[in-house]
Amino acid sequence: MDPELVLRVTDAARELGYVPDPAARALASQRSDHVAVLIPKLSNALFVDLLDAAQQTLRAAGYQALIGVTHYDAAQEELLLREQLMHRPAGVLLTGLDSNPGTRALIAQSRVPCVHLMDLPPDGVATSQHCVGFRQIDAGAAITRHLLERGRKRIAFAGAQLDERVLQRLYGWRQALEHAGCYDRALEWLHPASSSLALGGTLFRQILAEQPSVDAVFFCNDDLAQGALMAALRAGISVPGRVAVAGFNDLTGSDQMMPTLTTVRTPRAEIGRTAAQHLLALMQGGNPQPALVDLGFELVVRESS
Amino acid sequence: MDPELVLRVTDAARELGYVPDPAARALASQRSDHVAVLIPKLSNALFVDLLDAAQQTLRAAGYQALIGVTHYDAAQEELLLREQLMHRPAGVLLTGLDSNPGTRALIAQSRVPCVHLMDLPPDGVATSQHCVGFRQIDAGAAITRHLLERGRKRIAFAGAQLDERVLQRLYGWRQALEHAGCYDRALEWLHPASSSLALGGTLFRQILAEQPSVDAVFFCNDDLAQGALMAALRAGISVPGRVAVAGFNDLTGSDQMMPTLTTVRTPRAEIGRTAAQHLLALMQGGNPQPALVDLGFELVVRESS
DNA sequence: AAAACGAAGGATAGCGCTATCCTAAAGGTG
DNA sequence: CACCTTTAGGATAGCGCTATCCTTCGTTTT
Repeated sequence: MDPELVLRVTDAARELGYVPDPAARALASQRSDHVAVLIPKLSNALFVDLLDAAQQTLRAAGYQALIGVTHYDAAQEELLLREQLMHRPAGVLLTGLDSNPGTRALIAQSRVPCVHLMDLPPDGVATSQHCVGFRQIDAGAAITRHLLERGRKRIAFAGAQLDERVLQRLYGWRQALEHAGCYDRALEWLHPASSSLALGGTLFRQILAEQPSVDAVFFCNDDLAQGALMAALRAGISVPGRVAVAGFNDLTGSDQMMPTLTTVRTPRAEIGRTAAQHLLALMQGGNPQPALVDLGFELVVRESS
Repeated sequence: MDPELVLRVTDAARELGYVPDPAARALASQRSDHVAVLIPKLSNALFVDLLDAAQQTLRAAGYQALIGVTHYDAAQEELLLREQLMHRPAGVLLTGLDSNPGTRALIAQSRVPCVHLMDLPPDGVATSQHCVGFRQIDAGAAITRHLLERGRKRIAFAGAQLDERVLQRLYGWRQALEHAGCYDRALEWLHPASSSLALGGTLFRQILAEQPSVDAVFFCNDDLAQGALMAALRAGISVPGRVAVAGFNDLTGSDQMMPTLTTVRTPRAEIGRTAAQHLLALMQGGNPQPALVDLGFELVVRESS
């Protein structure tokens, strides 16, 4: 192309105030500048951080994020994806990789590039999926080992929501306890409701009441753990004197609690950003390697353990 | 139209798996099923609740929300709006009504229906804008009066971010204090940084150190107030004994604090939903009245005052 | 020097709808 | 009963791009 000609056209375009019409472009080229981003909940800061980072990265590259909220419902996820695919998005960002067969089929049929967020498939499982996240099971095991190293023997696991990621953390906890010979089924406290500070407090009181031997509780996320710390304060239960408390995600406020909360810092903003970059590469026809990006996690030891 | 013919066509469409192409529709009709939703931050639960409710309502009506994050920056807001208008959205949802002239001009020129969220223009100011929210100034005054009624005389105002809504709350506080003859410039603590628990703690310590006569602090939002409560616990300052604390918004966790936090519950989900419904009516060519919808607020008195 | 090749730029046929125009039939009126 | 009015349904011209094809011209090869 003649660079001088290019310049003349560009100038004329600016002068006339020309802006390309995305609709016409989408119609003619059969693809749009939209990227579907499906997350389970908007009420969980974790996913909002993911969305925020992804959205920002995509926008910088000229793409528009279309949010879809699945409410942890596979059927809803499939329906949302179907609706979004109608818009012929250039790519899809999907939270988790436990999608049901319908969702998987939709993505395969549509041939739209897709990157999964947060989770990685178990070691040794071959997959062609692109994933950016970390090993929830390892993180669960790591924080449990930390509690064991602090001399705790009766470490309870308190989980809510029970999505695949929470279960992976549960398996990590179980694995670490079994390895130390401390596993006891009675230490598992699972609740199907959504996480909240209030539920954390309730679970905490319940665990200590029914299993007085418990000397540590690993909550599957910081919301629950923060609620437990507040409940402990209110009930005059010493943390970590009487019982240690650990959370997960290192959400806002966990470093402000009394005592400050031991937790696992998860690189969610980085996951959102990296996944978006990965998707951008895929959308440009590349095949970024590795397909599985492990961004790891960081144990944050504070006063509560 | 012949209802039997309609049925035959509908059936055939389903059988063939026909789905209309939004891009073609947008190209031909010069309008899309997109709605631009501009909010200042995704890291503030307030705006996420707004977005969540609006998004859900719009989706139910067949519209897709396009998020834009302005980061409290008027220039960024204008740029985002310009980009979004390129997509010929069917409507726009805008947080606040303090838009700069450029933004206002863009909306006027594009003739796209727009509803403003959260704020209402001051009483007596004529406007053709559609707004769904409540009077921040009244809410600020209401909680200040509550503290006065509790016998507090030296009530400080601690604000961060300092966007228009925070300033309105400040004016409300000022108004109530002046009316009671308790206003003192030294009670105003404004900080331009974003709100966070940590900043709340810092401001709290600073206020008590520099103005020991202060017997109550009204924080411009619950993030700051929660941080203050944690700082008080840590420093062994009795709340409300030594000093009362009040927040704003009634965010998650405020009812779990120690002591529980007195605050103002703002109907943000309802605002998001109502504004979306209002916009839907506008997009269908209607002119819903009243143009200004005041959804009010609720004083939530808890232990901290 | 002729043939073969490659690149650059111009012309144009859709992409899948909506809006509009037109015809034909139905309904109402003096 | 002929007239005008109303309405339903069919035909078609774009909407503003992209992709493709085709021409033309410059470059390399035999």
